[in-house]
Amino acid sequence: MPRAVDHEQRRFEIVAGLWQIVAEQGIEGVSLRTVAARAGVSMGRVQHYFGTKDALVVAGIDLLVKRAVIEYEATEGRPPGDRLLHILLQQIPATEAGRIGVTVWYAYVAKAMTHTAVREILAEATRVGVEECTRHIQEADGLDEAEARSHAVELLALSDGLTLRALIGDITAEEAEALIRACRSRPRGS
Amino acid sequence: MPRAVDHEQRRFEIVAGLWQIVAEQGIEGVSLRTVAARAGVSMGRVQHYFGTKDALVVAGIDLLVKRAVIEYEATEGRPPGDRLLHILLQQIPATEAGRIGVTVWYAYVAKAMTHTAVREILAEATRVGVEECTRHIQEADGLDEAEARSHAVELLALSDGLTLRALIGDITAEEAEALIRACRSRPRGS
DNA sequence: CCGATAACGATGCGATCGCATTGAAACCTA
DNA sequence: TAGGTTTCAATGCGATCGCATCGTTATCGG
Repeated sequence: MPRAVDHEQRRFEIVAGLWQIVAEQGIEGVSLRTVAARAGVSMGRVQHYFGTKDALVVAGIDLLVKRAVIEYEATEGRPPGDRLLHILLQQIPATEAGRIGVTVWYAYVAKAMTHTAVREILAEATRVGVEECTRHIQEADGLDEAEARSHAVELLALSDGLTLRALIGDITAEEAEALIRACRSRPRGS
Repeated sequence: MPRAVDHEQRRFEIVAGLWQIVAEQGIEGVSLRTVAARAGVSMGRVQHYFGTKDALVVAGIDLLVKRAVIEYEATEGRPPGDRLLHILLQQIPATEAGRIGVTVWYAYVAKAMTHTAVREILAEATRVGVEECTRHIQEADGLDEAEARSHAVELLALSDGLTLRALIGDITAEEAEALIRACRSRPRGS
C-alpha cells in the first residue's frame, strides 16, 4: 500500500478552486490548468483525481448540491414553516459567500441546457426541493397534496426569479426576501 | 463607393448562426470559426462585421433584446391585461423556436454574471420590463404605483422561475402558463 | 529492507483558439 | 475607363487547450 492521503479532502480542495473560477469567469474559464492554479495544486493532481475536464465539471455541481442537502438536513426537527423558508431563502445572495455559491449554481443551470449529466443532477435536486416544500406546506397550512404542490412550485419559482434579479442587481437581497415572505404568508384562493 | 451590401442583413445572418451555436452548445461553443461555419459564411466575413469575438457575443444579446422589444411594441393598442400577459408569457417555451430563443436568453443570463456589457443590456431590459408591467397593472387593476410595481416584480420573477423549470423539464409549458395566469388573476392582500 | 503500488509532477502532442495581415474581387464615382 | 474604397477570403502566428505518457517519490505489507 502506498502513501495514504485523504481522498475526499483532495477532491474538495480542487472543486473549491473550480467554484472560484466559475464564479469569476464562468464555466468558460474552467480548464485543467486554471483550476489547478487556483487550487494551488499541479495539473497532474487534477487529472489524477478527476481524469477528465468533463468529470471535474460534473463533480462541481454534484458537490454543490450535496452541500446544500446537508445544510438543509441540519434543519431537521424545526417547525415546517421554518424549513420551508430555509429552502426558499437559502439561495438569496445575502452574504458574499452566498453570492459566489448562487452564481456558480446559475452557471450550472445554463450548462444544464446543453449537458445531460448536469441537467439530470439539477432536475433531481429541484424534484426533491418540490417534494420537501410540498410536505412542509401540507403540514403547516393543512392543504391537500395537490394544492400544496402547486403552491410549492409557485414559491420555488418565485424564489428562483427573485434570486436572479438580485444577482443582476435589479433588486436587493432584502427586497427579494421580503417579497418571498409576503407571498408565502398570503392566503390563496382555490 | 464599392459594392453595396445590406449591412443589417449580413449581421443578422451571422447572429442567427451564433444563436444556433449557443442553443446547441452554450456560449462555450462559440468561436469565430464555429459561428461562421454554422452561418454558412467565411470566418473573414464574421471578422469584418464584428471585429472581435466579444463584440459578436454582445451583438447576440443586443439583437435578441431588440427583437423582443419589437414583438412587444406590436401589441400596442391592445388592452393592458393582454399586454401584461404578453410580457409574462413571451418567454415560456411553447414552440421549438421559442425554446431556442429562451435557451439563448438564459445562456446570456449566466454570461452576465461575469461580463459587464452583457449584464448592463440585461439589466436595462428587465428594468423596462418592470416599468411596462407596472404601468399595465396600474391601468388594469387600478392600484397605486408602489403596489403595482411590487406585483409586477413578483409576476416577472414567477415567470422567470417557471420558465427555467419548463426548460429543465420539471414542468410543462402549459403548467407554467396556467400558474402564471392563476397568480395574475388572484386578488392580493395589501 | 524490499518490491509493489498509489500519488503525483513534468512534459509533449495535436488540435483549436482569437486575431492580425494580406491581397484580390466587386462596385461606384468622376 | 481609371482609381479609390469596401467587402471579404485566405493564411499565418503565438497562445492555450485536453489529454496521454513517463518517471519519480513516498509509503506500507511481507
